[in-house]
Amino acid sequence: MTQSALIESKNAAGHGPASLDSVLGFHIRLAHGAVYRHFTETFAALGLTQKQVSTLWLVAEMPGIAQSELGNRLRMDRATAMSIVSRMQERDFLWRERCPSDGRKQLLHLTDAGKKALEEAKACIEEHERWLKSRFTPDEVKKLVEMLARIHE
Amino acid sequence: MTQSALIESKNAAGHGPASLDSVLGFHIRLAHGAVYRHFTETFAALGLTQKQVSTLWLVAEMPGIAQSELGNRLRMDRATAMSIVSRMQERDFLWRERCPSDGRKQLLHLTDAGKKALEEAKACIEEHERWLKSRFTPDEVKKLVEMLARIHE
DNA sequence: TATTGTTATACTCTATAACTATA
DNA sequence: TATAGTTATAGAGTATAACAATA
Repeated sequence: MTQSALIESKNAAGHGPASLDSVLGFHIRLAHGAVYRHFTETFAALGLTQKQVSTLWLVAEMPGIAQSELGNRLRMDRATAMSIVSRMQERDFLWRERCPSDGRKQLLHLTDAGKKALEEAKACIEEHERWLKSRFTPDEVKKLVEMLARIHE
Repeated sequence: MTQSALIESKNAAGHGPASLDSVLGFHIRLAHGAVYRHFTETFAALGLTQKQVSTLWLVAEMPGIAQSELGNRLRMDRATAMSIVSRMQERDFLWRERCPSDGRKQLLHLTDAGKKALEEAKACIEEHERWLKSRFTPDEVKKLVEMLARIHE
């Protein structure tokens, strides 16, 4: 794709993006796809997905987090969070504890196997992040993270 | 020393990602999810997905593009491109032309209905892009697009 | 009534594999 | 052999709806 195609311009009708290449959402989708594919390759041996690693990581950072709160923080609805937590439970990576003070909630904890899997995953994440960040300066990484956070927060 | 012990010491020394929040790939995934959800809401009435709109748009920009080239440009493998093109053909938004000079290729063209659907979609894209870009200055948008392109190109 | 978890269901995207036709 | 398309299949993520238990 040429640089000139990236220049903001208007279409024949005088409004709207002239070219697909000027659509910000288009680039976010393509960048996500590239990251997703590299992640999948890096994690093929471990058999974990992005969402699953994020889930293990967040539960490790916040032991006893409720399933609903996990969903909120990872931007998943209840059904999606349920699906992922159940799969991690099936593999004995985490367990659910009935909340004593609020019977509706399920508090999540990593098992020893889950902690071990997460440590292995973090090593893969490091490699994956090196690949991803290699094209940016440290300042650019900081700026990029800050701008992406403005989108999802 | 075990593998996980090595990782723990690296993290303690500050080399690995300390928290999920510092992982660039994590923010790309969340930002993509937020954009995806807003896109889906905006396009609920039209019944078109991101990939489908991208497909119609690219075929409009490059009439007679081969299905394989479409897949390359939108970062889809052959099977995925096939699936999306077939659905757009079912809805009479585009048609396939057997390439006269290379019998293996299928050249893609929009129908009148496809052109009409794309024009409606572009109006929705405009609204969607306004929502997305509203949190950035024009310079930031330019920088963000340029950085995202470095990831997917 | 509102929240949380659960189950069932459906659709899209993505990928792999195997097959056919053409170059 | 290599490329392009096709078909079948499978898994992951996303979402909605309906239901039960609890607050």
